[in-house]
Amino acid sequence: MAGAERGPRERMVFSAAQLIRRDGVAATGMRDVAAHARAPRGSLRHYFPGGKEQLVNEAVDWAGRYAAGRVARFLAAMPEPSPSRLFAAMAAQWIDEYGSAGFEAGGCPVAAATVDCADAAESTRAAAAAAFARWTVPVARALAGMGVPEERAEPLATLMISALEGAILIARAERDVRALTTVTRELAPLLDAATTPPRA
Amino acid sequence: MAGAERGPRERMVFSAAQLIRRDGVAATGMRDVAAHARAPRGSLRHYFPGGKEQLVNEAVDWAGRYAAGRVARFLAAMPEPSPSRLFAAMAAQWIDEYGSAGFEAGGCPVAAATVDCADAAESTRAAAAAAFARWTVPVARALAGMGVPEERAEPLATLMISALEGAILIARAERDVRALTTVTRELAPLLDAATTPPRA
DNA sequence: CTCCGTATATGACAGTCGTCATAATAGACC
DNA sequence: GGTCTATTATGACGACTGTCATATACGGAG
Repeated sequence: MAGAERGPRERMVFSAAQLIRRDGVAATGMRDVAAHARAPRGSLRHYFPGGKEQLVNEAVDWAGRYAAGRVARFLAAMPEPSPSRLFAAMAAQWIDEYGSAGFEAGGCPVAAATVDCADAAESTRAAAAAAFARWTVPVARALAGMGVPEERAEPLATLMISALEGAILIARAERDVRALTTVTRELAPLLDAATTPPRA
Repeated sequence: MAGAERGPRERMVFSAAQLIRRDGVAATGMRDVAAHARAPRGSLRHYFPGGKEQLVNEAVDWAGRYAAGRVARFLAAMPEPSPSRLFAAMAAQWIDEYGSAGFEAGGCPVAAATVDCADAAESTRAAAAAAFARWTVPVARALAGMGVPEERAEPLATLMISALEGAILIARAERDVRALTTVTRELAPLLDAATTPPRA
């Protein structure tokens, strides 16, 4: 999650995502977001007239697009693509970050928004659902491109993202990447076995 | 999650877990907990001198014990146990609740506590890790009892819980149990295939 | 220079939070 | 009855929060 040096508006959305994934939505104040983004506090109302809800939704949106973009980059960088290798790349992003920078940066912003506002702010819930969808589609498409039958591509993508999100959660709680490495290893045979259709 | 009619103290812990899993830790006020538990507000300080942190930790603890107890009950009620059937029972608990009572009750309290305080309150993070551990152990033991090799039992249990937690997250965001049913179906062959040791 | 829309600054507002101090009540035991 | 402890009641405190109203600076167009 490199910080692009764009305008103050984009910086605030980016900072919001970072703070949300670390502290949760409720614990992230708008003043904190402005400070973290080195943006003037007076601009908050100007760029986000919808208030905190709009800011959070845009942060979730950003996270979903970011995740989708990562999938595309993983694919492009993979000489011999396979489902298990794609999942390993997705998990490695978290394993590497936790290993090098520690666990302080937190987990997934979409997960945090879901936990914090799924039953409070309907628009944020919808944003989270959209983010998951935007993340699932490219994964499913990638699987299909690797020889996974069309009707199994999306279910398997959902399984991958579920397992990844859950493992991130456990890893954060344990302050240990064990869950992430375990899930990567245990899921691999199932994922690769799907590339050969049963009818073959 | 039936509400046992015990003393006010237990009721408050139980209510805290319920409110936390719905609104998150930060959005759950102590006044709300007392009101939800029909307990006097003045008792909060008396039973939980450690303040909100202690109350949250006990709620997380309760949730971990509850999850472990459910696993035992699932096993006892299963005529022909198998790993996939155990996972299906665990997922069905959520599918049934979402299907009958809707999504308003929220998700997993342990997940909520992890997302909300993993980087803020060290003791709560430890409580969440302990809860996950207390949940993983009986699952792993159950798998071993079904013929899963000892060294694969715990990794598979971690995979199961990861996939379940992630699917709960996605289901809440989408307000659709699709992720839960999908994960149950897709994970089944992998789980059952583990019951026969490769060396056979 | 004037004008004007974008952008920023600043402070106040009402509300809620966790915490605490204080005091009243209830019930058991001597 | 008196006494002690466990429990409950109540109100206040300071520190936040998101929101908003208002005022200032910038920077091109006329």
